[in-house]
Amino acid sequence: MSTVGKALFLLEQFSAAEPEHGLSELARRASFDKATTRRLLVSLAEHGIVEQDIESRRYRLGPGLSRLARVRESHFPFQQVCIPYVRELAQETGETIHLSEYSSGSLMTVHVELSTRANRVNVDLGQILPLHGTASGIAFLSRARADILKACLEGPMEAYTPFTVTSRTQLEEAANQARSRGYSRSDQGFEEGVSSVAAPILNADGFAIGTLAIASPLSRVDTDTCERHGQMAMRVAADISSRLNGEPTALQNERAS
Amino acid sequence: MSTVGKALFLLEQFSAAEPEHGLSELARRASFDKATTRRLLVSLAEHGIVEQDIESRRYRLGPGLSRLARVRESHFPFQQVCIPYVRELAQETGETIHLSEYSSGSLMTVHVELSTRANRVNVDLGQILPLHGTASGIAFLSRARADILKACLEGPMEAYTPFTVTSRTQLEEAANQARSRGYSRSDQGFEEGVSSVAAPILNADGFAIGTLAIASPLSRVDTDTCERHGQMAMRVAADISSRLNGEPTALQNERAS
DNA sequence: AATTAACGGTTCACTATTTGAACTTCTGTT
DNA sequence: AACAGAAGTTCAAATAGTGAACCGTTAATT
Repeated sequence: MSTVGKALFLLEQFSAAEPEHGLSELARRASFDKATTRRLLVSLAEHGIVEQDIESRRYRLGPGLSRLARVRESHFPFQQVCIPYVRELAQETGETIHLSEYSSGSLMTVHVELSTRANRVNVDLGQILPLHGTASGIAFLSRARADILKACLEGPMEAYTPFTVTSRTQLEEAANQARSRGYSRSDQGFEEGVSSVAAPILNADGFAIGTLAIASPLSRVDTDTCERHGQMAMRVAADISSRLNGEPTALQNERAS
Repeated sequence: MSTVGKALFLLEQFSAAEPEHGLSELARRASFDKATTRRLLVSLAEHGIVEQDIESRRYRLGPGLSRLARVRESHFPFQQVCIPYVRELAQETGETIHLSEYSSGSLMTVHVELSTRANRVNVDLGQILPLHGTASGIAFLSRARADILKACLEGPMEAYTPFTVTSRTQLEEAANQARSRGYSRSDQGFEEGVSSVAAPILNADGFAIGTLAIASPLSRVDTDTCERHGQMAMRVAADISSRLNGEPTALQNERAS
């Protein structure tokens, strides 16, 4: 692993659930030497990527990240555009909604609106979703660039549950189905007891760049709900795509692959 | 410079004005070898910190940053809390407002609301503000931890304009004045023709963690406007501090140093 | 009050990663 | 078709990274 990779791996140890870590703890988690860990943290801190609490001496993510994220958003306002739609969909459905963005081989959850119901699906912000094992992944593949699709179909497919799609033909089939009806569905492919539908968010060229997913406890869904949620996800994802690509308004703007 | 430092230096080449760069261009800008630059970019891309446009092959900041920034904000909602107040202040004053957060020795601009007037001050998102040379810096120092203040007073003070405060006594004096009246003022200390007032945003322990500043063209300010703006910045910064520190509502919650 | 354990942080000989000149495509321009 | 500049690759040389052992503090435990 490169030194930079190690530094970034350290960053990934911070999550909404565990936003602060001590030096030794972090070193243990990452299996790096304490001296190494510290040197990396110091470098990161010099650029505001992490910061150290002056009194507890624990480390946390720094303001430089907010700054960089804003630079990105000002150029490519993915979240800015998506979040209001995500909220609206959360309201309408009462279910957990999550928004993902494609990044180096998988989908990264960049926003979550949790259902307010007691029995709900929890999705972690920052969760990495495999392309083959989630409704989001399949929705993405249904409109992915040929090279990404190929790489995924030819790559290994880990089984997260007994229900995970792990064969190339099954996955192709699922992606084709999602492409023709406009949304994907996956029951318990990644987590048992969870049923999800998802629709792809498209770039101006018609390829997927992210997904919008509705995740419900399996106990709450039937064929009807599922179809209804699928339609809703599709409609909202299409609205988002339009907004992102210069408002040619409403419906999917291209049928081109 | 450490390898990690180099990678992060590359990230800093991206700005709202220049959000994408080609490999050679980036290597030239940073004065790194092309091979080095590429290896660093590949490492960054593996973690979604940058991404490469598939067709133009240019690099830009990646979704991993949005994710990490959100993790930070979910733990420490600095921007989330501040931005509405910043907007409101921008409306009320009609001037450019900027929000900064302290990070490793200086202030980092994390949000900007530009004045809508034709003659306005432009502040770049991500701009690094020196503690000794800006209204924000002085406001920060007025409530800074003793060690930070000491380091600043004893460190070198670059003169950005003929008006920059560069002596220890002048700076101490400016910080004391800001402390007693609640806001700082600096005319042309960083950029000629710009007059700013700023107030510190405090942590629960009463120390500054950031600042809120109003920047106006010198031609538009007089003693009255300045005092009025100063009071406004102070009031809003105090409101923000209260919100951040668990709503003991209104006014500065501590007089303790 | 003394003892222990765990923490953050530092050092320096050893070693593995990083570096960069030179190379090969590839792409768009004259 | 020749050229210019871009992206990306290679490998010997050199630099930057590593980690065991260290110190000083703090916070439990006896």
